Amino acid sequence: MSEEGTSTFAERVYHVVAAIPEGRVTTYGLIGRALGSPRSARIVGSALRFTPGDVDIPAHRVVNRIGFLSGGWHFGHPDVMRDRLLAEDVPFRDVDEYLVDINACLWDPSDDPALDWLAGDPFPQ
DNA sequence: GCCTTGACGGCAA
DNA sequence: GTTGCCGCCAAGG
Repeated sequence: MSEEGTSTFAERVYHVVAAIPEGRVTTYGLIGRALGSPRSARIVGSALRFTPGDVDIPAHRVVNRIGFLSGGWHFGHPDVMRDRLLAEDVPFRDVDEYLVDINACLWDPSDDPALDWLAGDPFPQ
């Protein structure tokens, strides 16, 4: 059963990322887990990499499992992503290393019941 | 239709 | 405790 009907795997990623509360960050692994594929962490990253300009999502709140701004250069420069996180009061473990203290602001998408439909259920529409 | 790449993660040495 | 390698799922060429 792969008739998600949505559009692409990336489409679900956008919904999860868009659900990230301000001042919080999440990891690719948690997002993949919320999609029912805990092994598809790389796919989540690839999805955001292919994110068209038409999609407006806070991708700067998505970091890898160590809290490093993996896609920092995708914003033109890591400093851009860092500045956005600092503006949201996101605690940094090493600002010079672009390391976010995920242990203090890590947000689990599975904690949001609104994303329960991503755990395997078909599109709510 | 097949092969390679990729914003990563987990396990082994 | 640190470094390296392999694995997984999806999309692009």
